[in-house]
Amino acid sequence: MDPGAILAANGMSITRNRVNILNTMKLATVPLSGKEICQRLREGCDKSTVYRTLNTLYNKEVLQRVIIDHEVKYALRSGDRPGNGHDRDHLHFKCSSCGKLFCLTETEVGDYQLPEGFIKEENQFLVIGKCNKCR
Amino acid sequence: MDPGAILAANGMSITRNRVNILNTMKLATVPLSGKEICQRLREGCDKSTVYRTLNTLYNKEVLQRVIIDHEVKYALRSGDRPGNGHDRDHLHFKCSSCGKLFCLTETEVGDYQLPEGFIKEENQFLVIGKCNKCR
DNA sequence: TAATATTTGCAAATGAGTTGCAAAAATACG
DNA sequence: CGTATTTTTGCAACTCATTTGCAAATATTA
Ligand SMILES: [Zn+2]
Ligand SMILES: [Zn+2]
Ligand SMILES: [Zn+2]
Ligand SMILES: [Zn+2]
Repeated sequence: MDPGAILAANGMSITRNRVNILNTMKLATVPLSGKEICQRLREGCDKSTVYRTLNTLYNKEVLQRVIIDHEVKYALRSGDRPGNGHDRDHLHFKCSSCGKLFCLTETEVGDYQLPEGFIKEENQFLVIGKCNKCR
Repeated sequence: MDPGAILAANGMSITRNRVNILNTMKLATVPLSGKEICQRLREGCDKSTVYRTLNTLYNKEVLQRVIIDHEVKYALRSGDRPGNGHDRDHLHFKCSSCGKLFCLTETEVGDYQLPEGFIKEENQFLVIGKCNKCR
């Protein structure tokens, strides 16, 4: 789905900033922070606009929030390319040497049983370690 | 191990603030943020001292850092009571209604296989959902 | 105890994220 | 199309957790 269609489908005005932000998200292979999105937007955009847009898209369930270490990041819920969508609660890996982030979409984490009466809504699973370049 | 011994074993001066902070950690059943620790210290202690102490103890591997949502929290690596130690990569649960945090030390999460060449150092596994009081 | 080294409190700085508000842009409508 | 109405934007100022410089206070050493 192209940015214009996503915005229209969610009753949001189609603006240049929003289209640029969505295009940036579509190109990303890992979740991005507000700051990282600001940096990637060639055509300048105020950070308040970026954060407001991310919040709105998150509330409309277009974006997923992913917490990496203690940074808040965002990813499209449905991506066009593998590793681009974040529909499933997949595992993330952050390298403690180079800081690079990886979406481990192929890695299966076994299921677990919560205590009686607890209901899972979302997994926030992050593995910290050394990536294949840094080990 | 008592606070004095922990400090001595790590070549740190034994001060009233540090002893108070370690005692607070020993009493905690869940990881605490710098702010929460400040609030629990009856005998006032400047926040800069609290954060400096937490960092030092983390670097000495006395404390473990646990990220809950996007808050940085700390817990003793080895506790005296069940649920008090954080040696194992146990699962944490945060209730999306009441905000309460739980250490699910009994809950086993299945193992997983990282891609070739990746080495795990630490799991940061958090489940968001409804606790048994709020569901 | 005096000398030296470490820790502390304070106040000021940082940095991500948020907010109020008036100007600018988008949408609705005749 | 224009024009009226609604929404979005940039800016500057703010918040809030955490960090920092520094001189004074405290702990360790000898
Ligand atoms: Zn690496
Ligand atoms: Zn991912
Ligand atoms: Zn609850
Ligand atoms: Zn725990």
